[in-house]
Amino acid sequence: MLDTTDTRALRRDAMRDKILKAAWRLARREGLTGFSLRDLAKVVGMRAPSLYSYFDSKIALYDAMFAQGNEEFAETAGAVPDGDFPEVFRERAHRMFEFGASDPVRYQLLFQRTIPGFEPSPESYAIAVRTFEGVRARFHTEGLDDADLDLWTCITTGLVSQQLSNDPGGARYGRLVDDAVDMFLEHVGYRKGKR
Amino acid sequence: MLDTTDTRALRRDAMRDKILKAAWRLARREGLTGFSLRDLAKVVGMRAPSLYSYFDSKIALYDAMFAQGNEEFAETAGAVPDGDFPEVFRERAHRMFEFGASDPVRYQLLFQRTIPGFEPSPESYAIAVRTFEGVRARFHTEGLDDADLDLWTCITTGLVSQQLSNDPGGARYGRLVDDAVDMFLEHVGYRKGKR
DNA sequence: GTCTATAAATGGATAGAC
DNA sequence: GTCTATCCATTTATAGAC
Repeated sequence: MLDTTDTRALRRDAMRDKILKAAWRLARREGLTGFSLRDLAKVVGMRAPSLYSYFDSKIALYDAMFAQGNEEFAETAGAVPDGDFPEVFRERAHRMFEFGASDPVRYQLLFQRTIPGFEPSPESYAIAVRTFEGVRARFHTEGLDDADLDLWTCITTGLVSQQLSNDPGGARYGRLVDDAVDMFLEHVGYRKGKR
Repeated sequence: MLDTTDTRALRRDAMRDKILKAAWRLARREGLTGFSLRDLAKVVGMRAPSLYSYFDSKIALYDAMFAQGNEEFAETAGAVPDGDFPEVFRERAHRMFEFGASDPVRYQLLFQRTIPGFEPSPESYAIAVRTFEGVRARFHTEGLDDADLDLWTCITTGLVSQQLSNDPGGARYGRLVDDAVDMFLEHVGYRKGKR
């Protein structure tokens, strides 16, 4: 048997990826629910029905976007070099803020419940859970508990969501990230530069 | 001239209010963008075209809901009796959290930018601004600045949005409100019970 | 102010030929 | 896998009778 199977699978994956990229582009321009499958098909040089060879439904498309966005988020979080807790999490906060503020639609899909009828599949959601559990483990080794972690996520997501709601494209809340991190670190028992 | 004008205006206002109430009910059940004007009309015992006697468009309906929601928010915030800063803002935080957590759809409409094509009218937005300026004035008299205020709103909205995203209907983040308030007060120079 | 009728468009999705 | 054709539902909104 020749490797036609592999070749086809590769071509298929490539097309899937092309469709996903186009979907993100459209979503950013028209809103997450503001583009149609017809629009999407046209952008990739297809007719709408052909999309169904790659995604079972529009919801399935959203699910693939959700998974992809979470993989990007995992990379962003995982790319922070290890080190002392304050430095690591200050850097994480900055990257989280940039991750969210730079792509409102992605943030909306990943961190807000706003598309009627969409709920991530268990497989896609598992990616998000895995990332969260990584952060959680780091908190625990530092002697911090789940309540501390929840408070931390409230601060970081609060900065992002206020930025997107009240000053999209601006820098109003980005300037507060360091101050917010200080506030959190002080609260859980760190002082600048030392435990 | 008889008072038929007043009577008619009253009836009209009453019907507008009935429609708005029905719209909120539908939005909570089907999602903010998940209900149609047909559905809405049916619920109030009308046909869809008749709604246009009360609202120029669906966007206008959203705008009226936005205004109404902000009036409710102004009441919630304004109902906190005056007193020392820590007590007042602890109570405000709790009410804000309850306000948001108890009605996800209202929170979405008021505090997130999620409906493609909808932007509040200047008149409706003015209600939100007025409330914000009230809080702002209180911060200033306390010697706190706009950056402190922005940080404060990040904390309170962060608690709400995490609650809605990760534990809708639950109490996971509500338990953190007091802790978050302590954290903020400490950060801006208060200690429990004394300046 | 409410209705019927209908516009005019758009949506997601399927059938079946090729 | 991609197409044409089409279904079928739905949308917001308008025209015009009553």
